[in-house]
Amino acid sequence: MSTNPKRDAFASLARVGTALSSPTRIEFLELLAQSERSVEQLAGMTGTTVANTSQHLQKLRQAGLIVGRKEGLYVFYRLAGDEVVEMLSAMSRVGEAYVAELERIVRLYFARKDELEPVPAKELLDRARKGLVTVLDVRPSEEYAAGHVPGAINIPVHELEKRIKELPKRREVVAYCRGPYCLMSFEAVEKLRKKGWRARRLQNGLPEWRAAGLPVDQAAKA
Amino acid sequence: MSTNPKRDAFASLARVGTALSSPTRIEFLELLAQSERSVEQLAGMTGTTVANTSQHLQKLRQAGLIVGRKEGLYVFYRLAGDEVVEMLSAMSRVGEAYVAELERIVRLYFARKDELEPVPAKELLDRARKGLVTVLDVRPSEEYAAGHVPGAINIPVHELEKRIKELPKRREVVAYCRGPYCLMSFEAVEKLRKKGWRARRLQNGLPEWRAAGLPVDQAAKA
DNA sequence: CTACTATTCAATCGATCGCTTGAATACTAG
DNA sequence: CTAGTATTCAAGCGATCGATTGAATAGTAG
Repeated sequence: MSTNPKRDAFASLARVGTALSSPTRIEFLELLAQSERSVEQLAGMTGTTVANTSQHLQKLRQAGLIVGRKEGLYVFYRLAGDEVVEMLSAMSRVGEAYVAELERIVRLYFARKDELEPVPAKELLDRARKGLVTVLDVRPSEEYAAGHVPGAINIPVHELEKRIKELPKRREVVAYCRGPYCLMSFEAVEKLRKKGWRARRLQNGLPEWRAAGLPVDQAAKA
Repeated sequence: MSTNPKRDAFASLARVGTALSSPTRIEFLELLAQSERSVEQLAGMTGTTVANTSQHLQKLRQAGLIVGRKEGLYVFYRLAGDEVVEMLSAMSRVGEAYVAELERIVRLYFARKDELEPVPAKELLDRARKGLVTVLDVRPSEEYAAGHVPGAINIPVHELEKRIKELPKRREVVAYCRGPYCLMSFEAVEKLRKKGWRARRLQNGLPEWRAAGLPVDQAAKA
């Protein structure tokens, strides 16, 4: 702690920046934005070793971005709050606007963002309330259980083909998943359209929806 | 470039995070959010060597956060866009909410934030338009010249004592400076109150004002 | 208690970071 | 052209980072 409060404040902010300086940690944050997870689960989902995962999680915790909760043998981590999602969104906006490489990746793989006519969150909320669309959550069921758009149906993307009949064909389907860099809803919309459904994507995923203050439903606890 | 677009996107975002992982670079960003500056100016203002400053600026440029413009011998850097200011604000919100140390610093040095009854930007705009307040910009004059709240008077904080007479005493004064971690407007409000003025602070500084889309005036170019 | 499991700790290694130093580059002034 | 200035480049240093490995620390189940 120096005698210069501005410097001290910037040093603290830089610690937050350091936490965001690793792709692996950003991936953990994206996952934790969906639902809380144990160290082992995160390790399995990202293909990193458990010890390494634990170290990353501790960096995130020290930076204040996540908090842990111990339950029996397991430690479940979750995001410290919605501000973290907003910060990641702000980073994405900067990146997509000014980082040539990211802009290229988005254009190549996520260009369909525009092509698939993404639905803004507020618009989806209105249309869903009026019963004009079927909202489809294509994330794994634990993530759906931890929070989803009210009235959304959960069909994980890999089960979509065999369960596609559960979706009424006359209404338009709006699919969503984890966020702007998650491909699951792109896949889902493609499959649906190929089978003759009218389908679009929600722009962004559930974490951004929640951070925007829109309503979220949760499965009752067991 | 891997075969996994999500990983690639996160790698790009991590580069942005890396750029934000140094207190010195954050300080440069705060300065560049006020007005464009040459390498030498930035070095002088922060007390770092020129070569070191140049290196930091190049990291920021590679991360897409700033852009340079060469004019004669000088290279003037500026922020790439307002999204960068929004990202820093988002980081600050996270830090102040969840980083104990930052929260402590803010409480210690900036606690007067609340005590000095900060004025929200929209409210200031309304009241200024109605002629109810005098808006005071206490930043250096180059920064004022590069952009300021319409109608604001510029008295750099170190000149305030001798020029305080320029401010009408019957109207309330609202002072602002560089941003949430800049102490100049705190100092100004204290001095004004001590001399009998009614004075408050604008919450945040000019960069945040501009990023919020509020009107900004500029001095005519020479 | 023992056996087992999830997580963390500790030591290590190569890579990168922040900074310094000194030289190279680019541009202006004369 | 030469002299001078702003900026960048390049090499070197200690410190930190990301990852691996293996052991230590909880906590559960029997």
